[in-house]
Amino acid sequence: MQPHSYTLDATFAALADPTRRAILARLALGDASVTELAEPFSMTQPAISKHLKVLEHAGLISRGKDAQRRPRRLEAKPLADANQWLEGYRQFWGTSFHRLDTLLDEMKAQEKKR
Amino acid sequence: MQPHSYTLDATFAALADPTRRAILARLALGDASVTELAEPFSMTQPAISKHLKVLEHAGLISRGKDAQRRPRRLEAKPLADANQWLEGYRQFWGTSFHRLDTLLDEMKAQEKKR
DNA sequence: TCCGTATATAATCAAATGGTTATTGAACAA
DNA sequence: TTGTTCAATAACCATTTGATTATATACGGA
Repeated sequence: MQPHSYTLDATFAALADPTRRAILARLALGDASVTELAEPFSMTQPAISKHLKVLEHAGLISRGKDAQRRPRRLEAKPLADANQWLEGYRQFWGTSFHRLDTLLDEMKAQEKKR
Repeated sequence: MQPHSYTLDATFAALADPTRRAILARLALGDASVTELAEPFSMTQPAISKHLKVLEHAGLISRGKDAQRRPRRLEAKPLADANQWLEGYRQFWGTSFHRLDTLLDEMKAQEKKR
């Protein structure tokens, strides 16, 4: 099933802000509390909470529970949906080589691990 | 070189609107004039022109010249940049199989062509 | 119970967004 | 030159967005 437009709207809108992309990048390294997420920015905690709400509304993060903390976790499903939408345009930037390259890089990386 | 944040902002913001995504989908089929692009929508021509300005600002389309017409053309480079940004998160939705699948599908398609 | 820490919510505000109508401008055709 | 068509621009408006400060709520510790 194709992801429906509604979610894509929210996803792309969420991704359009550099603060929110930075938050996602941070969460890619592991779950983090609001305070931790706010730390790198010259912005108040409520501002960050608002950004988190936008990300959560887009399904890009989820909220955990640990004492007073509400650690956020990256949820990549909407990113996969966005990617799937982009797939439809792959032909426009010549794809197969790139994908083969990535694949080979990955195989090399796997090789190294063993 | 990584695409810089400025362009990604504009790209994702442009993609967040369903009208604009529909316009891109239409342009994927071939260049089209403003009037042609406006036709499927219950929206005035100036509204569409505004959307086109947003898309052009993000580098997603370019403007041609044919008599009074100003046909728009899809420019996929920013989509490639967006895709590259997403690449950084592939690991979060389990990637290699999908990529292998796509690759295999493509090989089959090539096969069929011959 | 009372205090401190972590987070959320409310009220407010300026700027950006997405639409409208009305008008202008540019290119062709008669 | 005059009219017609296509597109852009201006002026306007309501809503949304992204930030602020101030306040409330929830939890754990002394």
